[in-house]
Amino acid sequence: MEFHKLADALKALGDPTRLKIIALLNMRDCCVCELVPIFGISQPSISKHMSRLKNVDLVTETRRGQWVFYSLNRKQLEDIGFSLTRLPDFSSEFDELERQGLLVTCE
Amino acid sequence: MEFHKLADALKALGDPTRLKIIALLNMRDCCVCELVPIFGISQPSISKHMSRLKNVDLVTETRRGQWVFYSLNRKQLEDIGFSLTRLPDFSSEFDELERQGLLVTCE
DNA sequence: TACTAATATAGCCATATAGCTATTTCAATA
DNA sequence: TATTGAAATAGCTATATGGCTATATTAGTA
Repeated sequence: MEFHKLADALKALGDPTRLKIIALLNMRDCCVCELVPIFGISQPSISKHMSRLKNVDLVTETRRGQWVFYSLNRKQLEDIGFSLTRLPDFSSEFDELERQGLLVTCE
Repeated sequence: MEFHKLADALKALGDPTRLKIIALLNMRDCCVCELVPIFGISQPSISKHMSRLKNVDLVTETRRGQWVFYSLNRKQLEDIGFSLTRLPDFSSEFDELERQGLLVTCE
């Protein structure tokens, strides 16, 4: 996954409410009106959280009748975990440091 | 990993500067004064980022002479990735919803 | 068509955060 | 001991964020 996408996705996951939403969606699709009583926060707050999760492709939405059901995008969650085990190669940064004589070498 | 620890760790990773620091430490231990020219931000800013990473056990520090070298805690990074594949079971929340007659069931 | 219910959007407020400069702490050394 | 250099801490500012209420939008139904 592209570096900045990964950072954005991790930031989206790094909020207790959103992380718990992800854990709940891992068990069962949910609509906003179910999440409201679970978290005890307002409906617009839940909507905003869903919007952030949607923006980083962690959830998808499907309208069913008057409800919008959100589903976990397991592929994306896996990709995030995988990306953490395959971090980008920034060795050029150290080459640059060396060229500038800024590499610190102890003894 | 405990749920709130996981959220805190993800939040720490969800910043482009800190995520890149983690990627750099994955290649080689670094001291603060090496990171300063790489990012082009002030020394105290780098120190603060290291402090946040230390607080969630993603890095450890070792003083070598006048420098403090930071190392990636690979175990913790792996634990985070693994935790994303083993999210906590919140089924009791759905049981509670059902008791309150708030579960939404479409057809 | 009018009404109801679910969700999204707009906009406000308090807090958190990521940057900065100035200063302090701490280890190495002249 | 005095000095130097690396890193940490304190405190400031601007921006982002997570909550809220009010309102708009959209789908289903009387």
